[in-house]
Amino acid sequence: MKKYTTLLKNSGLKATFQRINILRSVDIGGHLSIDEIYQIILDSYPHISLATIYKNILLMVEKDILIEVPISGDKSQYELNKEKHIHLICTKCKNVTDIKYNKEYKKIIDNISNTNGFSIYTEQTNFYGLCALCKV
Amino acid sequence: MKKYTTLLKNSGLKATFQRINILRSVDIGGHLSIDEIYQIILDSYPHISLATIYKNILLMVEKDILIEVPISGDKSQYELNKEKHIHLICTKCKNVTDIKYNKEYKKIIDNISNTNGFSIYTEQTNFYGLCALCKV
DNA sequence: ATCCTTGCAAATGATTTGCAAGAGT
DNA sequence: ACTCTTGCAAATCATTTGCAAGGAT
Repeated sequence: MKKYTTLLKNSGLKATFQRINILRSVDIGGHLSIDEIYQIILDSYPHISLATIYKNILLMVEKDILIEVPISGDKSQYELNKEKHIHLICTKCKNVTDIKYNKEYKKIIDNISNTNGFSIYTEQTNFYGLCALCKV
Repeated sequence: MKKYTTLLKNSGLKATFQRINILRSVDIGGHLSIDEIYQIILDSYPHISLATIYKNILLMVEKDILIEVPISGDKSQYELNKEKHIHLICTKCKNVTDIKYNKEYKKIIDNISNTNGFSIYTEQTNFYGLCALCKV
């Protein structure tokens, strides 16, 4: 997939099979833990090492290609750094859904930034609860 | 301190010296990691075991006495379950500041809950950036 | 050809567990 | 007295590291 290659090269990273596959998994999965990424890549490439996944995820988070989403009571998940959104995390089925920001939300962020002398670099909003399916 | 004792007893937990000290440390410190709590209690009670801290924090999170605040790229911190707030996390000095919710923010939460069939149990909003002191 | 990246295995670090002794009610 | 909790040490699990071989540009 050309787009992952470009993404990597733009950050000065070589486009290896392993890295492209990490990005593809995360892109398709939406939000995945390190172990989930490892299991997915194992299917198509049984030779991959877990250490390689760790090294690359750390590297790509550093390069702002990936975002770490730490989750209360669970392992961190990783997602592509696309447009900002709110996470709805179902505490029962563990599924994570994205909700796009609306204008009011953006306004609140700006507001906090201005009134506290705090320069916001990024933000993460996570709502924990039960999704529509698990509620029944 | 009587208030920690009551808090524990109300959740069916015995008010041990260790638990009361965990609560007191977190109350004073605001947001602390497991290791920070351990170090603080060691001062007044050099006999305490790290395993005891782990067991009790897990237990108190389960009982909703404490809240786990997972932090991107760092260890989780723990805080007392008081009123909800937004965290401003300085990525340089690692300091965490609380901001009280305003009405607009509450409205947004309700709104999302209603429009997505998602029952929000709790939410965590973390803004990462540079605090006023580190900005200079 | 060069430098970066991988895979392995070992090292480290964090968290959990089992159990006998001790503390809270 | 009874039961829950603690502290220790060992076990487990997660993450990182060093290094020789292989891959990307």
